Amino acid sequence: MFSVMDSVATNAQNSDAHRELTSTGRILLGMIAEGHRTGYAIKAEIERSTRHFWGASIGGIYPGLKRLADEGLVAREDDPRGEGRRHSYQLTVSGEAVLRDWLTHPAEEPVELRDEGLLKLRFAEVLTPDERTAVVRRMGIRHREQARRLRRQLAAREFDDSFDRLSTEYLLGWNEWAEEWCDRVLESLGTGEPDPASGK
Amino acid sequence: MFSVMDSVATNAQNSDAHRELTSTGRILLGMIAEGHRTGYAIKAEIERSTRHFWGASIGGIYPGLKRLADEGLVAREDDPRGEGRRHSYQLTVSGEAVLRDWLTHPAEEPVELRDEGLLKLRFAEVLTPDERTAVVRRMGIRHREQARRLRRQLAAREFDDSFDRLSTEYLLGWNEWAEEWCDRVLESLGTGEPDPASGK
DNA sequence: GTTGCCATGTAAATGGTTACATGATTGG
DNA sequence: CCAATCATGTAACCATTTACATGGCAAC
Repeated sequence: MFSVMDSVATNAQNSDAHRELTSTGRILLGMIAEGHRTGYAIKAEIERSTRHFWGASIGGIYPGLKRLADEGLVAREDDPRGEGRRHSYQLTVSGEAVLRDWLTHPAEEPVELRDEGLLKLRFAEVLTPDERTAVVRRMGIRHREQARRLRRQLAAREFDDSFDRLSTEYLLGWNEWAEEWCDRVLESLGTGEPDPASGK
Repeated sequence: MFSVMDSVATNAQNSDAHRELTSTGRILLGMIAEGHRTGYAIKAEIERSTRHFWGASIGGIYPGLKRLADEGLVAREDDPRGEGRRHSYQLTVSGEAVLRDWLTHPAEEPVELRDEGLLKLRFAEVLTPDERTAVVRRMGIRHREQARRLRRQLAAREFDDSFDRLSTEYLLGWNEWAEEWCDRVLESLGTGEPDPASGK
């Protein structure tokens, strides 16, 4: 956690600097703040933890790290492992300020679910009744499988901090809710009225 | 007036042709199948309907439409409005096949929530207890406001079809669930154990 | 006669992914 | 010694966004 002094300095700055960050930049800053020190480690952490609500690929991480270093938000240190090169990153004071700035400002970007299954559901009208049912069934199955994976992960206790765990619990809860939602829709599609909402 | 080369791509029925589509291409195909005939109308429909789970911007729609026409998946017809040019699109037989192909194949792309609030929650550990609470509170407020908007839309608007309505109902349900989830988290942050993992 | 909506498009820039390329260390 | 993993980076490509540019039509 940051000190009170940092907080005061940030308020004094009154800054919108976080708007210049790309989403990859934000994740990088957060991950470095948590203590993940190399590009490789950050990539692994993203795969373990944030992939389901925001991903980043390795080809974007190294240039992203370089950019943050050029902007003075992170400090890069050579940290060779034997003969193998390795760089260790940590936040600078201004990097901490920008991260805090982002975290404490209200979100502006609209949420985009990016759920292909939901997009298919949106267009399911063009399909036959059987195919429509299959779209919903598959959507439910995906959520069930995802929920199972997340439950396992939560049981294994592999978490850096309580908010890491909390965001995974959110993911699990959402998948469980969605699975039930799909079940309910399947019932209403199966029984009697195949077209519940339209008055056709 | 319709240049339709169906015979070639009708082969593509049992194929993976839908994988060559971009996500914008998929939405375009779906929208045209529903009867939205101009780029402008499709844009408006995306804003009204799919924006929250998959967006597309006007600068990508016209080139996308052109590309689909070049690939023979849609047929373009001149449909002038007085002196003003206008193009009307409809699916070709192969366009229908590719759309159906996509809709009936299991989803491969992983879901990415793209929820900035959730990303902030993930990194909230670096903040003070008060600021952490504020992150969750703001997240809940956003979901509440979104739910209110969607409720209004469901009450007031005409929907093209029942799956249009259904996907909006999904969105509403998710927002309601998330709002409640945030409320529960706020309670657990407020009372007793603000931070079970670190020795606060 | 001007505002606002309908309508279409292009160009530049951004941001990201995939594939390529390299090489060291660790463990079986 | 071989495979997996750790580790870093670049280059080509791609999709998408933003800004620009144009113009007709309708209504007030």
